[in-house]
Amino acid sequence: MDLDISAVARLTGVTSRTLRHYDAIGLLSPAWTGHDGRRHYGDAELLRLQHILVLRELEVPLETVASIVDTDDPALTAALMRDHHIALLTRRDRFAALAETVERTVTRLEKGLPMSTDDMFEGFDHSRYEPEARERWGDLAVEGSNAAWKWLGAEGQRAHLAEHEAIAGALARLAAEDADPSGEEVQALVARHHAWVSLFWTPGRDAYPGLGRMYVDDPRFRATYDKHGDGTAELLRDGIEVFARGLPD
Amino acid sequence: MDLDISAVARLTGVTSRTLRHYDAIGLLSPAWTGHDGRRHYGDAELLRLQHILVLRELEVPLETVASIVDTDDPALTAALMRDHHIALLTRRDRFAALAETVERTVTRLEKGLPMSTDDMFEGFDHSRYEPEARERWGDLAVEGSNAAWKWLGAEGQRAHLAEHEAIAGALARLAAEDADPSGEEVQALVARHHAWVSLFWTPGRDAYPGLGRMYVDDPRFRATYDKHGDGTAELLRDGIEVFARGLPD
DNA sequence: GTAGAAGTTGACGCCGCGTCAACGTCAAGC
DNA sequence: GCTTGACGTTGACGCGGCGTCAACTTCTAC
Repeated sequence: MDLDISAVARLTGVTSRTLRHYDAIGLLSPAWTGHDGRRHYGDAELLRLQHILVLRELEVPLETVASIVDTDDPALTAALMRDHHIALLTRRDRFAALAETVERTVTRLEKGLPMSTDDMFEGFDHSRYEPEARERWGDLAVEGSNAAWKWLGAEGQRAHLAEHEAIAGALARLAAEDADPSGEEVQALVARHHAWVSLFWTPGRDAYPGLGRMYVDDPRFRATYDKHGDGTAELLRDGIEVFARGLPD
Repeated sequence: MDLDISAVARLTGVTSRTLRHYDAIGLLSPAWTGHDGRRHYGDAELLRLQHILVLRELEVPLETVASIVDTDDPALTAALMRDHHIALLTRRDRFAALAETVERTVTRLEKGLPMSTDDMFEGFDHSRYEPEARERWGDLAVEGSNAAWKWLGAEGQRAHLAEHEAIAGALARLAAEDADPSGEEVQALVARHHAWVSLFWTPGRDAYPGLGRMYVDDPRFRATYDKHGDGTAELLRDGIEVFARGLPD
């Protein structure tokens, strides 16, 4: 695959100026540059561009976008991708809500009926529909987790991954025994899991069960756990369900 | 209803800075200003603000927004509102498409399958999902109609308004006689009305009856017509109903 | 050999506010 | 009445994400 700048522009709908800009700020460099200075893009760049454009649609600042798409850890990348997918659905729902609000307003106006001012602005407030946008995209979620990851160093990273393997392995053994998700052993492992995931991000009472469900629903996550034994992901999910009740937020 | 700037900010989710900015550029002035310089907003301002925010969500430049919400012709306003509602739904669908594209990409990646580059960017190109965005918000729909209005000149504007008065007056007389909406006289007047409204926007088979219904349902519109005589708005609506069957679209 | 299309690198500009500074005004508590 | 703190006011500057020239190079076609 070899596309020049105008081909990429046509394909993706961005302008060539934008692509040059992304190159200038180091966000998306071409795969290679011809001896005449012309930019050429390959598959990897297209994938990266897609990710960039998704984040742009979500109004994430380009600097933050850079830190997100630069994550070299595939596990983190996958987790983020899924998160972004959910964010897109949230935007979809927000526009649906906005449309409804407008329709309500118009029909009420037509009938000369008054309207609660609250109802008139349902769906407008970003902070209500996209909770903790700043925390999600800003320092905490991404730069924070990357920083934490690097801070571990090669040795710490190995240890961190090993801890995860240990947790998953132990859970798989308990799953084989049909253990009780609310039992002491499972809960202890869930606690370790919560600590493990907290390196990147500390999920609260609402978010942690969501993560648990994702472990089951998403095939990629599921595979990560179930390779240790069938039912591991589900046991983790159910254990999290119980464990999360004791969390703040 | 009397809200100060912070109350409006809380209610709508915009910042007080934004409200001051809108005041500064003449986009949204407060209903009145206290002797201490504090801004106070009323119902009309909230309605205008909602319209502004909708357009902002649709990424319409504020200058264009100003020209839209400043249209003093209620018929045009109503038509635009409906159009904006549809635009919101279009955005909703676009985000749905984006989410789907991302999901497809992720799952294909997981399975190691290749992907057509076209599919990878489905939904991204604004120009594809928001057809004639520029024409819609830019020159044609709004500036266009405003331009048409200005193009008339003071003399032409007077004539245009006079024509409307003439139509409404004639309709009122027919309404007093309990005329048949599908009758020749009414239909001739409706034809003139259609031509009249077409200066701003040419409603088709579906839109024109909608406009007709609004003349009856919306008290502002209704008053405009019924001041010539009771039943005028309804006669116009019914006449439009018939007339519209012969329209294209 | 030359014209035209499309690329390149600066450089400046613009919109929609965020943000900071300096100051005025109000209600509550002493 | 005086202070204090919350919240308002008016400038002014800054910035992100490109659009938009300008000046130039390079490739392709005839």
